[in-house]
Amino acid sequence: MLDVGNDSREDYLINILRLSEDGTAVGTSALADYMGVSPGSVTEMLKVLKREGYVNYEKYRGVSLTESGYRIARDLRRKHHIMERFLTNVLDMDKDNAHEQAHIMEHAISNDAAERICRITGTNVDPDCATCTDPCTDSVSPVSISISVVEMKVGDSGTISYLSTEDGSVARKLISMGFVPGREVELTSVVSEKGARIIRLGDATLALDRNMASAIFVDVR
Amino acid sequence: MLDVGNDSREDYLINILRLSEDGTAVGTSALADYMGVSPGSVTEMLKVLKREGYVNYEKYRGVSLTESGYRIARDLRRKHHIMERFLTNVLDMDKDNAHEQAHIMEHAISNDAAERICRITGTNVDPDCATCTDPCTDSVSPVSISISVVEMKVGDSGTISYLSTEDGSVARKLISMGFVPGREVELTSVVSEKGARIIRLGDATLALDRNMASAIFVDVR
DNA sequence: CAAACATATTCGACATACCTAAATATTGGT
DNA sequence: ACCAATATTTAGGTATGTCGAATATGTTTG
Repeated sequence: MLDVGNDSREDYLINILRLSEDGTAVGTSALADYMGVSPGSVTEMLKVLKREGYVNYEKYRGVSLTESGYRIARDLRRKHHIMERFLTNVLDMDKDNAHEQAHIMEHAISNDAAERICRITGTNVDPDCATCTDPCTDSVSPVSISISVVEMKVGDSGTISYLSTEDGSVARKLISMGFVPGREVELTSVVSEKGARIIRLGDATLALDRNMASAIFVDVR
Repeated sequence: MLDVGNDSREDYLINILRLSEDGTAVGTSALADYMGVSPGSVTEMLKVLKREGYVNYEKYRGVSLTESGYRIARDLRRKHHIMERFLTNVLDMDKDNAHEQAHIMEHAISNDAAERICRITGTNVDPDCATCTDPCTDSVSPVSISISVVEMKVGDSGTISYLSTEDGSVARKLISMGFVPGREVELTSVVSEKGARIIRLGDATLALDRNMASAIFVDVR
């Protein structure tokens, strides 16, 4: 990570990411326009960023992020989303304030702290934020009144709102079985408190062990 | 408030506050030592801070905070405490990381956002700021008429004003279930005095054991 | 009261991180 | 092979914050 106090460098990286979402190299003027600075400033900064290994840059050839630059930009974008989500959903700030705050805080908060916040706001299973574009709405599941399947009572039904687990393989397995946000589920029976949950998913009925079941969060009706 | 990017100025103010807790003016060298900079740098900065109205400063006579400087320093200190508490109690970070993060974030977060975080961290978790590196007397939230869910009568409803618990995991669980300040709750029934509370949270109805329920404070209508 | 000592200030210089505007260079298309 | 678009270089500016050394002031004490 860049040191504190390098907000401007970080802004360059995140904006290069935004403009190169389609994989093409970004032109100096496009970036200058986008950021509201002169092309000369951009060239200067690109030389610095190249020297520090964050971008691939050949003069007159445009710029793209290196692996390490991409990592930083992606983390920033993700932190922005997480903070925005947290500020609006948990702290109940209005959208404009939240966006502004998130923009400042994305540069200040550590990845670790952001991930912890993400976890308490209700995470999804998209660590790379691959689906995110800029309207900042899609990296984190909304905090809602979701409860885990293990907290549901027999007979309860609702809509899956997100999957939350430390273990990616659990999430993948669940997804492959059809447990994805938006699907209807009903808890039809519980073998025992520590045992399996019998769950109706659409037309199918499936048994999940407690661990798997605990990763599914549902908006109960 | 100072603009973003004035971390150093803000650090001066907070350190002047620390060194003048007893009301006496602070000497240039003392401040320089404390901050690890040269006396010359301090003098320079004091002139700036004076020009901007944040300190009373007469050359060779030491420095003290003006009303507006005090306000900023006090807010920063409070934000530091709130963040530190939030990072350790709610996010479960270790003390050292939390302190470091808090130091960075105190400059980035708005007063408003900090107050909102304070509300979800709880007011009486740590009244004398045991986790804080410097003592503070003003870190406790304003008193409100909030009562704990266990003190509510069946049928009462209101708005969650804050969560208060010694146990960070309880707060985390509550937050992830959607119990965050601002949400509407209604106590629909009580299993027994020592037993669970059945609570309506928005559209959902959830059972919480007495311990969890006792951590939720509500402004009852 | 006047040295001597502690403390504080000024000064010149430097580093970094930005930025601009205008002169110059390169590229790629027709 | 030229031209227009695009990019780079150059020269310079502002702001923040730092240091070290020379200088000035305040304070103590003989």
